[in-house]
Amino acid sequence: MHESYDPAAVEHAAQQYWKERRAFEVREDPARTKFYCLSMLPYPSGRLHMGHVRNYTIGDVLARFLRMQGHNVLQPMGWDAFGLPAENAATANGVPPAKWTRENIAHMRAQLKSLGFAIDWSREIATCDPGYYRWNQWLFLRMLEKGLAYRKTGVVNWDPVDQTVLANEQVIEGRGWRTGALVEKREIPMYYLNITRYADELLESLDALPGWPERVRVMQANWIGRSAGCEIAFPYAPDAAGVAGAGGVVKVFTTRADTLFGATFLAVAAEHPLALAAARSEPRLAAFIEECRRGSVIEAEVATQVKKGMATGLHVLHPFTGAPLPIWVANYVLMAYGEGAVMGVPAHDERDFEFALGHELAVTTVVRSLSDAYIEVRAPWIAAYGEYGVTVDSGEFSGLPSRVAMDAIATALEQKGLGRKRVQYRLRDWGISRQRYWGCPIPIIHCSACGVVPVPDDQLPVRLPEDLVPDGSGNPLAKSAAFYECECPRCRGPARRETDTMDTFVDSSWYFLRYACPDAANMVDARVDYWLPVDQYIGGIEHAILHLLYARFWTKVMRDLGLLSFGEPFSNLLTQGMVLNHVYSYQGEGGRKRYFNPAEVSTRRGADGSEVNEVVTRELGKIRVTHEGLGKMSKSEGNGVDPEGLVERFGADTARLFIMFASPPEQTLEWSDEGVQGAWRFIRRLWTAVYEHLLSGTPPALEPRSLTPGERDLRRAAHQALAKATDDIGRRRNFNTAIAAVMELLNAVQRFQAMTPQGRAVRQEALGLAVLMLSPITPHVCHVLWLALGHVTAPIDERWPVPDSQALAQETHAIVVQVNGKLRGHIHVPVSADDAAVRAAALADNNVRKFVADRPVRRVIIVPGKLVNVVV
RNA sequence: GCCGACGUGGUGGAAUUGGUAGACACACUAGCUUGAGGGGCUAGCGCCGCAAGGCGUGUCGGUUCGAAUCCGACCGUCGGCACCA
Repeated sequence: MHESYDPAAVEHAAQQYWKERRAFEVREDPARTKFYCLSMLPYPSGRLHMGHVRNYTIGDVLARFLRMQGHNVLQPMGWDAFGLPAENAATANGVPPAKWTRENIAHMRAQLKSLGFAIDWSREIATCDPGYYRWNQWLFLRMLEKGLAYRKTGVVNWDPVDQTVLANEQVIEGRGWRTGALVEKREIPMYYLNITRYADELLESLDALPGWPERVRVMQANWIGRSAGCEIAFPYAPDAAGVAGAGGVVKVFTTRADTLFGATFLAVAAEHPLALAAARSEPRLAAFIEECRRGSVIEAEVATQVKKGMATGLHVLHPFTGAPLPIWVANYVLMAYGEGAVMGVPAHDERDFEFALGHELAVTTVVRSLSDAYIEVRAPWIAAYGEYGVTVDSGEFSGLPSRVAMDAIATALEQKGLGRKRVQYRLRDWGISRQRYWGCPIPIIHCSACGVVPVPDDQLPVRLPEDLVPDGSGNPLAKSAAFYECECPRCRGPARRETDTMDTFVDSSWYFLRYACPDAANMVDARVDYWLPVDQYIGGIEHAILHLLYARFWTKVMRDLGLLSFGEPFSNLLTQGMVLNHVYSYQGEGGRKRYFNPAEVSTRRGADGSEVNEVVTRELGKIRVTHEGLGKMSKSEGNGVDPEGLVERFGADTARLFIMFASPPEQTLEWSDEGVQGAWRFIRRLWTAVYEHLLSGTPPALEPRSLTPGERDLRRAAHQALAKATDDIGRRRNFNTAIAAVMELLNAVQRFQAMTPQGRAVRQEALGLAVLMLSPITPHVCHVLWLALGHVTAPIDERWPVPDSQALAQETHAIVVQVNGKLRGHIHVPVSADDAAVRAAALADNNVRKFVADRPVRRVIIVPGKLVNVVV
């Protein structure tokens, strides 16, 4: 063992050891309990970022810890290799996406290996490989057969200049990112997966996932958004019948049927058939609908825009009173939700209220609060009353509690044939068609004679050509005759292949199954039954809804097709927080804002004590930059930290230790160069401690019965640290406090001076435990140190130690004494002392007597082993 | 706008079941050691106060013997919102 710590040499030695033994390649072994430890697969963007390092370090610590606890641990890795960035890079550089993607994979794989993750690389998957995506196509065809996949029109962002569909990300403030043209909505035919058929099960089985964070389950439940309510049909008034045909109705969905008598208007979406019908004879309305058609489809923008509307001049009739209600077209009504129309009840709905105020529509109160502090909603109106109460001015339904009124009105509507109780979900079916090149082709053929024809199974996979280079306008597949020209499988006539590809969320909805059997002849095989479900899934909180919901849905579909025996893919979920860094910018006069990496910024205190941040630049010399606070590490804000440089300077162990120590995994992590230094310093301190310990030679065997009090104290500290680290990693997943416990132990070892044979034996044990406890976190240096301490088995093959209860035992312990809840002293009592003895000792304490003085003691509260509170 | 989370020293964070607020680090200060480049060691370090003591977990209020923790209102920051992954 060298005197000084050389991370490059240490990491090479450890990685070589694991590689030679293929230490992390695993097989199904029914005799051992399996543990499937899965981190979300990365998009191969080119280089690892710190978010990846954090994600995979968390997974690796758990994988190594559980392996040491005797589990058969699978930790695989793969690549979410289809997607938009590859096309953008291709357009910019003229390189085919396939080449760019595969080069990125090669580089990032090497980066992952340099970090020493215990991955079974023999199971690696890339979703852009035909051997993988053919099963996307295969399952899509099965879903088509079951009616779970279907074709209908959907709305997309359309760039009128490039004649291209834009992703939401490509819409910047309502304009196309490349052309700057105002984005329009456009309806095109697309394929949808019928996820709403599973809405109830997706919602209910959230309760069967106790290993998921509460917040994720709540977010998913709200996303699915089950609401029980009532569908109400408003018959056309003669004017509407004249335009749209006699006998028609406008259907709405509401969860507040009890407010039906407060409806003063009807609002329909701009795309609603009645709006379109009315617009045919009304140019101003047509212009308004055209205006609504501009703008993006992004819901956050729709929800925050000014509520605009225009009257159609047409009316519907109230189902009970027969009163005519005006029909408005409103931009806040979504065609995709419910019936694309809502009844406007300004007195009892916030959005309707706002709309009514802006357009001078009537407000009619029909619900009163049951409480005394009842305020009637009336002019000048302040706000809508959205709570439940009791109905008023509602004809035969007046005077009923809201819930009773809902039932009564729904029943009455049903008898009239103008409504029914119904459940509505916020969740919409999953549109998977993308008008893009770098994705999995949808296996469909369009034939002028036979119509839409699925590609037969024996023609799968429909291979994506890998040599095309997109130019930014439209989908190159649609311009490639070699791809789209084909023969109709039914009539053998000339036909056109579908050129849309699948949403990349399809790729990531089942990859975790394929890791179990990467070479299976079918989509999955029996090995899935051994490894799945995933025991621990780890990934960014930003995936809390979409990816996780789609993967759950896909799993249930496969189960119902008889391919799987379980319905939930991930038993335990850990959602890691993001990695943030400081953002510094400089804005010269009239110039563009320029960002500087925090590593370039030097900070000092100005004359007034405020923070002064400066950067030395080539062109401008020393300039003052603005600290904008913390932001996600990103290219655009120039605040990224490259893991590769970090590993070169400090080694993988320092990077891993800092990331795990800086904050608990679910919280955001703030980057700190000083923190990295601290991690580096700690590893060197550990190294030196082991080195100096070994200078005195091999200690004798430990004899626990013949230790001095000081030796017993160190031994207790070591086993307490072990107990804490075991619980923190194994149960709480709080790695930062586990590391703190080992740091405390090392501090105790360094304070411990005894060089007696038993003193050295205790130190040998304490250092050994520290090294084993850290070995999942900093595996390389611990591998070398453990062997240096004289052990023959590598840490990865050691069993995680169990705290010795003898070592933990104490004769006395300290108890806190409070007077009226304020800390006034400590007492030391035997562990065996009963409450009466503890009480007596507390009251006898000098400081306690001083604060009690001559006041009578009203109560004494004793928390065994912890605290005494004297109430006077 | 809607849904979810978070807010504790100069900084990252700890306090696991309502029971000692600030573990462990970073930064800083002083001293020692000099191998003066991101070296090592020791001590101090929430705020006010000479002290006794008082105050203190975003703000205001509540429950409790006892609240960072539970409840209500408010303020601020962050994540998601269906075609970024």
